Amino acid sequence: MRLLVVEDETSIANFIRDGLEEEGFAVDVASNGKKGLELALDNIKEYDVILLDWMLPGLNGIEICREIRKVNNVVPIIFLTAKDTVDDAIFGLEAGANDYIRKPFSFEEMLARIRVLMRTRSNEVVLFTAGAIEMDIEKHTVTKNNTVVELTQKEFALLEYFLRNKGKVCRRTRIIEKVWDIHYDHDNSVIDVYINALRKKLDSPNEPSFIITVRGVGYKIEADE
Amino acid sequence: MRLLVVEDETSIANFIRDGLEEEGFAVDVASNGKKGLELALDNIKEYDVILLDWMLPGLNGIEICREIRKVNNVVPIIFLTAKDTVDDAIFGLEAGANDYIRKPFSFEEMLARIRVLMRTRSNEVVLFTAGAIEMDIEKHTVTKNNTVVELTQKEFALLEYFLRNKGKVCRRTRIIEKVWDIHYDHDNSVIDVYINALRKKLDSPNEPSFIITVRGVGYKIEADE
DNA sequence: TCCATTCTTAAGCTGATTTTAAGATAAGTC
DNA sequence: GACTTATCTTAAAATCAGCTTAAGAATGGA
Repeated sequence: MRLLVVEDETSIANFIRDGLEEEGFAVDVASNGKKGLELALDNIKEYDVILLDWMLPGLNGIEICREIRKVNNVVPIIFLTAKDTVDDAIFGLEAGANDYIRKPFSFEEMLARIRVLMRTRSNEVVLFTAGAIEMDIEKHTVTKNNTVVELTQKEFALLEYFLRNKGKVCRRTRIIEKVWDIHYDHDNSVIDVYINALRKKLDSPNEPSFIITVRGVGYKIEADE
Repeated sequence: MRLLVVEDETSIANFIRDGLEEEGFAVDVASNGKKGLELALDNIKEYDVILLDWMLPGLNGIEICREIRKVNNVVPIIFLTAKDTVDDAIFGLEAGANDYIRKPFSFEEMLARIRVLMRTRSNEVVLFTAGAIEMDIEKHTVTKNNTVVELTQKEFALLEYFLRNKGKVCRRTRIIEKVWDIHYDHDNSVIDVYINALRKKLDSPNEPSFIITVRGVGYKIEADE
């Protein structure tokens, strides 16, 4: 189990690292936002949990969180916030964080929260399918009838969102929140363009699209029988 | 989505219930530990999230949590704790809770946390039924005798409103408010058109309509026996 | 820096949905 | 039964959501 801690105050960072190492975790520490993001992006597959300080010199926590979520939206992210900044915390959760801890926090509390998130993670699916289409999260590839189809980042993210929600309608507002990270915005016409791209790349000619339009609501992929 | 709130302070309980109902959740409230546990155990499959006050007359929150976890360890449980009782909170997490919220909390914060937990769960279906008609909210489909019936957005919204209020009379003014979001308007003849459309699509020939006209008031769907 | 790729914005187009409107029908009242 | 009023039904008009392109902006390598 490997954790990344992004925290500029050395004393806190050390306190966390020592404690977690005693508990048997491998811990990387980044002392500013830039380094933190670099570490996170370079080793995104390695980390089981990321602890992010909210107030950081340079890049702040929320920006880092957003950047990480663009690339990977499963690794659990926990915010460390100064107390009484509840609004910030909500902001953090909306930015894709899974939890937050208010400072000052007890080590025990933090550990408990880390364990809760690891629990939910361990049954992570890494292979999604829909008909002839297959997505491998770890390899970051998509195939159709076992032939690789090249997708851009956004195309991949959108398709991943659909596959994770196979059988359910994906509402436009949710899509724009989850895939584009845009909140409280009513113009979501970008989605159309990407739907179009996915269909062009993945549909079979003379057949209905594998992405079903649910007018006025969003889109969905039919669950297999 | 159905939530159970176990909270003895009526003002807090009402605040939570009203807010969550506005967000479209169904909410059950228990005002003491014993009732709370009964409700939880009797309807364990029904609840999508359980909110548990820590300090309760009779059974306290942690005992309830343990009992619930003996029977079911997926339903997300959130503790409500008085502030500065961090140790208790850890205790709660160890007893099987998934999260805790410190009082006083903002409604937004609570909502955000509830949503985070629902995200990780969301494998159960939300179904509304009336006779042979079935509505699946997540799939956004309506079936009659297991055959899919295509509905437009407004038709769907109207039917959803009826099904959510099965057995109760739905007044025209309420309908226009809830489904069309039109307030203080006295022309609500659009409803007629949509009632007609729903009947055409969902009624069986030579049988009374499943939408009953209550002249001068509105419409209703009969509750199943 | 320049080039190539990807992402976003914008706009016209199309077909479906929603609303309006108006005559027909049914229910309730005197 | 005649009158009034609410609801039903239909069809046409208005609006809107989604599709498709293309072009400009941003990003990331060479």
